[in-house]
Formats: sequence, structure tokens, C-alpha cells
Amino acid sequence: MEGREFKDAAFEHFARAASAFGSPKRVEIIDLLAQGERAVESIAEVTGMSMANTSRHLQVLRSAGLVVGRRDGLHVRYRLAGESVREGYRALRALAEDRIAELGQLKAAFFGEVDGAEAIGIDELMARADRGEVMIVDVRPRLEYDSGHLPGAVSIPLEHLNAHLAEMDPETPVVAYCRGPYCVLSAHAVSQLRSRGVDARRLDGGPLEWSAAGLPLAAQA
Amino acid sequence: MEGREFKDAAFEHFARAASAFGSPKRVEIIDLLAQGERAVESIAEVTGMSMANTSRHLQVLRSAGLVVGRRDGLHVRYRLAGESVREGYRALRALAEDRIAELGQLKAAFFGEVDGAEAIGIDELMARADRGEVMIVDVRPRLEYDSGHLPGAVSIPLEHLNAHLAEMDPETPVVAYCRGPYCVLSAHAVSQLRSRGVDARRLDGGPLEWSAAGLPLAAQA
DNA sequence: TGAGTAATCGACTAACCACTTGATTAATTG
DNA sequence: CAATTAATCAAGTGGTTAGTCGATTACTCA
Repeated sequence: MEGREFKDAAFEHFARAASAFGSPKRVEIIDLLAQGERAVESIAEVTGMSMANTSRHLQVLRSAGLVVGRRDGLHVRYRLAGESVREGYRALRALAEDRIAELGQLKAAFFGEVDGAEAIGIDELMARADRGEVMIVDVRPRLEYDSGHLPGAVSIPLEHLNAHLAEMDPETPVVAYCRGPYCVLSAHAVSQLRSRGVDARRLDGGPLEWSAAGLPLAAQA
Repeated sequence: MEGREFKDAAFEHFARAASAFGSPKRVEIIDLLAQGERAVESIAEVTGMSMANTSRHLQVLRSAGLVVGRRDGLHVRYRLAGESVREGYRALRALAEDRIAELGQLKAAFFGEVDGAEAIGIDELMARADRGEVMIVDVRPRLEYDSGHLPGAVSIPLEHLNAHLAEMDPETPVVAYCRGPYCVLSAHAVSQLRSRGVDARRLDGGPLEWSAAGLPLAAQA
């Protein structure tokens, strides 16, 4: 084998792996699966794609080795194929945030418009949570909470938020989080809470970023 | 702005950044630029592409924010736009090595055929170098050596290797390295040295991996 | 100022990719 | 076994992209 052949083949592999991340919808799928296993139907619903198209994208991801699927009755459930995929996604995001200025503007514009409050960072949350100064609310669907959440967080899926308003102590600030820095659930939660006079802020990050910072997650409840 | 709009826009940015890595030739360019600044002509030569095509790829990388160029007389010199790009490339490589089995086979087949010796890891090299047991040889072109090399390494560009055979002490094993785990220069160096009876092995990695392991590089000489 | 070199641009081609629609397969439940 | 639901497959279409070739621009040096 010649040196050029070897390099071509090796870089071809790298490029194929990168191409799997090269479609917005596939990135969204990976972002979702980073929270845990999920069936095709549910992925299609969250991403707003047709079943056929979702399935197609999942095939692409699978043949690139990024996800694996298993049959479970009528459903086929997919999950990320390993820690290196999560790590790769995190690096891609860090790269984009560092190099693409529009991304920061986009984030600021959207979150400014929706919740109108500064997000809180993981470091700050950790410090204040240790001192028992905040109530941490996980607004993701229950199943995602169960598969791993921040220690001390209570599960109040966004659609049930109004029913749980009474549980909020006006003296204690609330910190809401969802799937990560690009998930919109917590922004809507914060907006709702603030319009009712609760001192609420959004965490910039989710379980993925929390555990990437070396902090432990809690399972079940 | 709607939640869906926001997500579409954000994931679109991620996908565009990933797509920039989505061509084998562009990955090779990034691999090269990870060693330091380089003019278009020289990139075209190493990668075996036409000038026009190389320039085109560099435009793509530049408009994705991964590289920056500056004019220097007749030349335009490009370099990686920041540490996050290097980090992203490293994560992509780790992902591919973890998830794509063929990559490991390819590496084993090629290096087995060319140099026929086990590569040495960074940890092992560090331990043995501390004890002064090995001679470390940097076989990259001189300019790359100057822009950063392993401490204690001597520069013997591959094409001058034969002229420096006398400097090798038969009692001291030689470790050769070049640009990284996918660079073929050191494999050829090892093959030449071994055919002349020198106990030579290839380092699995280059300056990039060395400094990613938290170890310092030396500059100039 | 004119010759020479490095890089870019523009036009074109062939290959590839995302997505849609409609049909098909696989498993479950009455 | 028939009906239902989840997922996949097949074919077709419009849009994008890597690469080539030839022309043009940007700069240097005699």
C-alpha cells in the first residue's frame, strides 16, 4: 500500500464520520439521543420530520457508526453508539460557539426575547445549590428525567408547570433546565414563571453539560 | 422567534461547521495546518491537489470559520482559526477510531507492511526519554520542526536520513515521529533505519498528541 | 513598466444528498 | 388470521458539491 492510498483511505473515514454530522436534522437527532434512548416515532415528532425521512437519517447515522438501534416490540429504539459520539458532539458545539459569531447572536436574541433573564452557569448553580438557596426544576418529559437528572432537581414537565405553581416558594429562586443550551423548554418555563412573579432563571446547559463538568447525575427519583 | 426556528437555525450552524470536515481532502488540509501555518502552494503539493481545487477547499474552510489566511508577499498563508478547531479535529479522530473498525484494520495493515514494528506510545516514550534511553528523531521538514517539536528531539528530515546514519549509536534505540498517527513519514524512516540494522520504532502520534497529553513542546532549536 | 509567480474566480460536469410519496415488511393484539 | 401500528424500502426530483480547465487578479522583482 502506498502512503497516498493510506492517507486517502484514512481521511475518507474521518470525512464520512463528519458528514454524518453534516445535516441539521441529524445534529438535532444526536442532540436528542444524547439524553437517552428513543424510538423513531418520538424522534420524528420532536424534530418535525416525516417518519420515512427520520428513518432514513437514522440509517445514515447508523451506517456511520454513530447510533445503534434495537427492536423493542413494535418500536425500534435508537441510542448513541458510545461516549466518543457524545464527546464529538460536544466538541463540534464548542467549535461552532467559538468560531461562528452568528451563533452567539442567535442565542442572545432568542433567549432574550423569550425569557428576558440572564441564564445561570453550571458553576454558579452548583455553588448556590450547595447552600440550598435555589429550587432546581427539570422541565423535560418524565422519561428523560428518569434516565438521569441533576441531583436535587424535581421533575415538572413543561406542560404541567401551571399545576405546580403552588409548590414554588416566592422566597426561593427557581432554576429551570432541560436538554441543553439549545433546548427551548426551559426558556418557556422561565417565561411562564416570571409572568407569575416567580424569580426564575434558566440554566445554560443540561445533564450532558453537567456531567461533562465532572459532576454526578442522579437516576430515577 | 419560534422555538422551531431557533433550533433549525442553531443546528444549521452546527451542521455547516461539521460539513466543512466532510470532505477527505479538507480533513487532510486541517491535519496539515494543525502543524502550523502553510501557503496554498505547499498544501496543494502535499495533498496532491491542483492549486485551483486547493484554493477552493480553503475558501470553504475559511467561510466555515475554521481557518484564516493572510497575505505574505506572493503567498497567502493559512492556519487554523483557533484551539477549538484543533480540539474538534482531535475529537473527530477519536470518534472515528472508536466507532469505525475498518480504521484500526487499515492502520494495522499499512504500518505492519511498511515498518513492520510495533509503534511506541507517548507514555512509554516519555518514561524512556526521561531515562535517556532513546534518541528521538523528528523527520518532518525543517520548518515544521522549528515551529514546535518534542523536547530533546533532533531534526532529520526524511530525505536527509541516509546522510545522518553515522550519528546513530547502534546501542541506542531510535524513535521517529512526524505529524501524527496518520502521517507516513516516520513509518518510512523506521523502515529505512531497520533495513540498516538500527533499532528504530515509530511514535504513535506527533506534536499535537504530545501537547494534548499535557506535555510541553520546544520551539526553534 | 513588463515578466513572472501565487492565488483566486467563473463556467461547466458528474456525482451525491435530502426529502417526498406510496408501497412493503415486521411485530402485536383482538 | 385479520387489522393495526411502527418502521423501512424504492423510486423520483431538485438542489448542492467536488473537481477540472482556462481566464483573471495580486503581488514582486528585474
